[in-house]
Amino acid sequence: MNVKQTTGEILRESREKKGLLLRQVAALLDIDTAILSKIERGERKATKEQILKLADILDLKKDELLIQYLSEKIAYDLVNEDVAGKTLKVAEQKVAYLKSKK
Amino acid sequence: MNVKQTTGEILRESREKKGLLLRQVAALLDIDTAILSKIERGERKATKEQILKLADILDLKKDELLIQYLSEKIAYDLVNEDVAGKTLKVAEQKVAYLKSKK
DNA sequence: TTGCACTTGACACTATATGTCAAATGTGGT
DNA sequence: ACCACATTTGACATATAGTGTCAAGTGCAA
Repeated sequence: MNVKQTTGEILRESREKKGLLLRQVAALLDIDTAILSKIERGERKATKEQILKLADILDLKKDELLIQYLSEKIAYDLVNEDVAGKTLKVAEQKVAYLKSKK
Repeated sequence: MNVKQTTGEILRESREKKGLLLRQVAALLDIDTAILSKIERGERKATKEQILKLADILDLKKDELLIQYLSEKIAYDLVNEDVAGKTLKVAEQKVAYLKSKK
């Protein structure tokens, strides 16, 4: 899994590889070109729905792109906490516990 | 670290153990009693600042309470994703990478 | 039945997220 | 240099989520 690349970078690379324009992809997402530009450069966050649509449009694996997107948000929120590492360990345990309860 | 207890439960237990009233603790936090009641029952989220003040007031270790609080938010957001486990693994790597860049 | 702690729900205010639009900037071709 | 078109930028609008107050309601113990 890609750790050193941002979600925006992945999206831009994939779009250019397919020869698509911002305008074209933005139209499929039903948003203004400006937003997609900002998403690719990391100035704005995409929504989860946009990420899933983008995986379709750009022929990326939905799960992998989603993991990139979700983990980036989490990492960004935690990077300035010095308890970040332990927090993620505990979060794993809590997720496992909550899933088992469902 | 405590995985099966919510932050709210920890806060309520600790407050009651010290014999403090909602009213008293809420006053120290400078919020209405209603909010603290909701925080303890999990109906609302505390802010990070409130968590740190509460650790002081209730003689809890700041780091541990913060980890509880942060991991609970993350776990709650991810529990309905079936990529939750992998997401947290990648998030750990991303945090490590981002911290090394800083 | 009164008093006190706590809970509940309606509401208000603020901050953040998400979007549009138009003008500015960059880029490749002629 | 100029043009056409892709992208970027910033001002602004709207929607949603977060944080709070207040007052009335609930429960319990003296």
